[in-house]
Amino acid sequence: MLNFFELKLNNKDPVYIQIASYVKRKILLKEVENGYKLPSRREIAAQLQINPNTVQKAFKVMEEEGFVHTSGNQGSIVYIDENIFKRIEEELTRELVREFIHSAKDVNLSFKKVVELISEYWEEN
Amino acid sequence: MLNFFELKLNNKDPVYIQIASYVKRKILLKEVENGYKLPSRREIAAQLQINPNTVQKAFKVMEEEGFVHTSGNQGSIVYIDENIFKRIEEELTRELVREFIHSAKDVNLSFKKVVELISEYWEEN
DNA sequence: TATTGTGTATTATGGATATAATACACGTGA
DNA sequence: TCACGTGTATTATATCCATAATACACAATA
Repeated sequence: MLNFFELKLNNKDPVYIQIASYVKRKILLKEVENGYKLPSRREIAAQLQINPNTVQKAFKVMEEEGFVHTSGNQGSIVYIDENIFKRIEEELTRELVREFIHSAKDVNLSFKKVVELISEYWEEN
Repeated sequence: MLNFFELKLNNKDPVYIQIASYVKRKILLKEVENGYKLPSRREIAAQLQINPNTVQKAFKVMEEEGFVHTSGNQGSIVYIDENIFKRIEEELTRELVREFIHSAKDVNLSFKKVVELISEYWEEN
């Protein structure tokens, strides 16, 4: 299930990117499956209290990335096959970890120190 | 020592932020210490092949964050005291780890899985 | 049939970022 | 002295992001 009320927007990344990422997370968590019918652009905009044009931009990138299909004015449908799922998984887990490792090494954190820090902060919030 | 040639700019974050972050990393690594004289705005701009105005913007935030002091046209000096060092350390390590944990939890990664992934990718590059 | 909601498109405005081209006052050094 | 590099400031342009206000064709539905 998608519930855009639970999506807390940050002021760092473009909003349309955050929307696409949210849907990807839900796909990875299998809370959204193949054939899922997405709310309309205007509905999502109302829930997030943003402009419909921004939502439309999110749909544009999701269509370009292949996991959302739209035809006519019949709304948009989530499409997932094995390749797309793996690509999303790659982006949301392996890529995330790799970028973190890169940043950690930038400030000379050792593997040991990193695991210590993660252990220390994992439970808080 | 600062060597802006080694700073590879990404196209995600604002350039002036990346410059300030680079100097902070060098401070944290103790490669730059209190009293270090920074290259001129124009010199850094030439090395990074960017506009001097962008470098000036980086100096503005570094001065506002308190670890760079400038007087007249005598160039800029790095200033570090205990508080500033701790603030930089907080930002570049703890904050980094906390944000990573937040993202990992967003996609339901367990502590165990995270440590596994980091172990798997730590050595590569 | 007529209204409503849909996806889509266009135009305009504003802020943030980055570049470009200057300009000016000030110290230093040849 | 005087040219040079310095920090600083200003104006203009361009792109990206987000908003605002419309407009239009189409499908479903009351």
